[in-house]
Amino acid sequence: MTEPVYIASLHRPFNQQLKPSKWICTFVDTLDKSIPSSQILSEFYYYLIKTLNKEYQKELPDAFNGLPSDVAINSIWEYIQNINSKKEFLSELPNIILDRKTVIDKQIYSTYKAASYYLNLAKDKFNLISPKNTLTVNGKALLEIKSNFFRISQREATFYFERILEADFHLFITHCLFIKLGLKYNLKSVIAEQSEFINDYLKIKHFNFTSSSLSNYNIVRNSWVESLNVLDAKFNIRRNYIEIINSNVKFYEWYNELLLLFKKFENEGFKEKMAFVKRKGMFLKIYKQRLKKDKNDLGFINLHNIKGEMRISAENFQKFLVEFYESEKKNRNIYFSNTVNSIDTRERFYIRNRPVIKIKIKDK
DNA sequence: GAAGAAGGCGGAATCGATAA
DNA sequence: TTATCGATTCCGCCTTCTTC
Repeated sequence: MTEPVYIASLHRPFNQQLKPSKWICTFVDTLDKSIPSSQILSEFYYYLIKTLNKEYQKELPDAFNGLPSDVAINSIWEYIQNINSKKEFLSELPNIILDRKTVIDKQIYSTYKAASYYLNLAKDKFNLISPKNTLTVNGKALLEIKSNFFRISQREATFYFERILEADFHLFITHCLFIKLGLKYNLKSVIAEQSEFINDYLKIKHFNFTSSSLSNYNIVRNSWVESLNVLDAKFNIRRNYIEIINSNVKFYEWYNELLLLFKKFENEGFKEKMAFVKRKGMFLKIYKQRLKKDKNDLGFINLHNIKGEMRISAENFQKFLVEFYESEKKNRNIYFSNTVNSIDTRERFYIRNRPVIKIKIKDK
């Protein structure tokens, strides 16, 4: 297995939009000499406020999602106008960010942080700007593409797709594959399965899955998938993007390797697990229906009645029941009973070697 | 109107620039 | 080279919005 390529951290919401990384390139391109790292952020910040103020007057983006609001930009620009000097504003900036007492201070703090993430995306993640803060070959190539200020053109989509693959191939493609998997098995969320795949199959131990990191980062990946229109109606990667993968030896190799692992994951246990999840849903639904319908037996329902509606063999039902009890007992209170009101000679099921015929489930 | 999802936001942890 | 300190990055809480 190739060492997986992935971005270890993506911040929602500021990394959700790709376009700001182009704005930085435009900004760097306007400078006549290279700018030290200690100055680039505050200089870019000023440029960002000024530019967005101008652009928001012409047109508002389809969705802000990580872009500063027009309200915030308006008031910050007004504030700067009152100071009437860029130099003075920039020298005040560190104090504003440190103290942030007023509403405007907080707006500045928040938009400044946004600017910081845009710079980081362009520089550290996509390599559009060199460590010396000059445009890289990629950065220059991006500026060659003319497009709308907010929207991503088809050529830009191709460009960004390539940058994403270079920086985040394994987790980005994995995310696409799991979106499809979720659709295939009609799952609400695939985050737990995806975590398992990343951990056990890709051997990426970076994420501590008790935290919400991966799901947060996936929100960012998801908005990239959407803004670049990567998936078709059936949630397969579109042909033009597959062609990009196929035309690059490295991507092609990684893709096929990843597909193999993914298939393996799906076939090893996943399908079985999904079958169990489906049965569990059915079992609980029937239990609850019976609870309303049947004569009250202190919440106990005869297992044979549930089994009958589930249309499942006695052998499979027995197997399911054991798995249900063992995996669910930490989530719910599950009680069994072997006593019935009238004589019931039907066979018993066995839980931990005890014969049972009725079940009672209480949510914790 | 409750539950769940989405999004905004504050601030702590960490990183890295600077100066000695 | 290393210590310091402020800037940057990351985490996840909490409010707001959406859906049932």
